[in-house]
Amino acid sequence: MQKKSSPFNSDRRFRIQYEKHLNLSQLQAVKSTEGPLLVIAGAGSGKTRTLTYRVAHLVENGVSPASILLLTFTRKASQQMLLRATKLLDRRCEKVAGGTFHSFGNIILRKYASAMGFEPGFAILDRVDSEALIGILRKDLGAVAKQRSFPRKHTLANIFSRAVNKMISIEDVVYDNYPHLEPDLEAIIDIHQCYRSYKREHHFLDFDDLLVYLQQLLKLYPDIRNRISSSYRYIMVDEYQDTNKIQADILYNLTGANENIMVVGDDSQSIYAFRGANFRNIMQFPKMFPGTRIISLEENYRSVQPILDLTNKIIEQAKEKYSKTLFTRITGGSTPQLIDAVDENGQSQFVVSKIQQLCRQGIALDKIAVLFRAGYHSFDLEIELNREQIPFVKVGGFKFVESAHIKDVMAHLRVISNPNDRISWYRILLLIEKIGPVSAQRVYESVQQKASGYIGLASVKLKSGAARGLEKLKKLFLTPGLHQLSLAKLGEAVIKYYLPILKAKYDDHPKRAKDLEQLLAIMERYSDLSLFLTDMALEPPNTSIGDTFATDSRADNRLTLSTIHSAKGLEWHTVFIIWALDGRFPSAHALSKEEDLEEELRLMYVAATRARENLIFTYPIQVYDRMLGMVLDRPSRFIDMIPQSILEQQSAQYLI
DNA sequence: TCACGGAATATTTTT
DNA sequence: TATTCCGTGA
Repeated sequence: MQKKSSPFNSDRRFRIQYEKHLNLSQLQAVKSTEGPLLVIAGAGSGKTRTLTYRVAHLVENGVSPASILLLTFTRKASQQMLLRATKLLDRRCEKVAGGTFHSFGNIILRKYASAMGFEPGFAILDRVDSEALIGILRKDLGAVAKQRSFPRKHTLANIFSRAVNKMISIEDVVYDNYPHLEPDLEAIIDIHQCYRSYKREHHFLDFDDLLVYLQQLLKLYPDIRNRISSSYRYIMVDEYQDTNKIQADILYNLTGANENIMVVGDDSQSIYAFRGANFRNIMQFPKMFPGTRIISLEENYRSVQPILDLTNKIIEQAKEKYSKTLFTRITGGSTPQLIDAVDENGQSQFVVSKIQQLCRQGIALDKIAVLFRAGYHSFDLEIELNREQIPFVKVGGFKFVESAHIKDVMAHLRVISNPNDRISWYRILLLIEKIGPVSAQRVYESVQQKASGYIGLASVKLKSGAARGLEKLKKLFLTPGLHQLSLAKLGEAVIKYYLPILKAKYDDHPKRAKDLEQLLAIMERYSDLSLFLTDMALEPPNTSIGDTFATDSRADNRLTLSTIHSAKGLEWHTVFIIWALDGRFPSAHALSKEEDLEEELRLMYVAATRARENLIFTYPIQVYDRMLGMVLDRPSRFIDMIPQSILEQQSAQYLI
């Protein structure tokens, strides 16, 4: 044990040997607990480690855990950090308040709901729900919407969300990003108004509202703001490069007079502009909090030198960045490769055979990942992996809770929880034979008039054909003591009712029925229905449909398939980046706008910096894109002209 | 009023 | 390619 004259380890109070486990910059970041602090953390520089030790240090120093707030990008991230801190120190760390901005907003808003004029029991709309609502309002507006090809609900939802997160008007969003929709601007603004008032009247909050209303609460009620800010004396924010203006504003108002706020991030890894994130946020932090101390973490502990050589080459193409030089002391490693394949399936076959080869060399499957730009890019590969019986998990893309059959079951539960939920009523009614939008509306209105909750369904009358279908739903809702059942029993009842519908609706119903069993397993962990519904909206299982919770015995040794966005913060021994084809990555849609192209570049940087030892890019050599009406045949421009000494180019056909 | 089939349309990433 | 939209026939 070295005994240096650090103010740290000479202090007997500290059990953890910070000096031994952290480098100098990391140690400084952990030590600087008072006042505003900005940590610029390059890829693989031990950012999570630093945050974890900082939490432990604060607690060990006698700070009450409940007065520490750790805001992260996903709830999983904060859970893992607190778990690690707990292992490092003790169980006090479990009491630290942690979560996403959205989940934090949820907690605070439920507490102070009355001040904002809505019920504490408000329901949260996830993306599918808001789109459904927008779809209904879009139809209501009929006359205007019918004329031309009016934007779809999905597009409308994107426009609304973008406006909120960038804190600009609908008008500006349309002018900037959807110029072709200008003729419909008035109707779009109209629908947006309806959407907003509908949500307010029915006590619905969508994801964006959780931020907006939190911001308003802090701004409009100084006494409440003071109460909240004084209860969180130390605030830490991870992934600050991916926060947007609202979030920065919330932080500003949340920080008490002591200004004990620390943010960590890397401007080169900002990849969420589509939801309003602005990588310049991170450099504006010192302006927001004058006197900010800035610490850079530049030593990379993840990748071998040849990989860093390449990733440095990638990021140096960025027009606008705040430069920092990453270095590593990890020696050895092989040169990253760029492999061309004849077509998509050739690409898949190459990846599969390379993975098999790596396995023979003793690399475990869970140390390998295949990354891609968009969820559907892996479809062909998934087929090949199944054929070769290579187990994998897929992260990102379509989610478990967003799949139609899960949403169907959830809608029944939501009606039971909140009989005023028009969106869910519509959803469950339309599942019934002979009931279309008109009958659904009639039933809904009738139930509302009875004002006796979902039980009011009993006295609803319809024409014979539709009435017969409705009988079964009536029977379900009139089960004696339905709302007193445990959540698991309630789920069982709903699923039992739903199974025949599932069988009629989908030809792949056995697979989907398994998902429902998994849903039931999740429900068993909850005792409160509305808490369950909130959690499913806010923190859904991140894995995709299908093999989500596969109870395979090899479950912990599986290959990872992931979108690059979902791979943020993770690392693997070997990383494949497929579809490194110009026109796909960067996406052809990003080519016309400088800032979009820059974001694609950062995305490529994030992908490449996930690798520890092996990094392999692949692309199909000739792909005809019907939308573009052209052939794509060049590798991604981000890695195209890099010399062989840094990126080795080969053809898959000579390697398989 | 509903269901069905053909036509049109579209990016992608997530809380 | 897949979803969503719109018109038509029952």
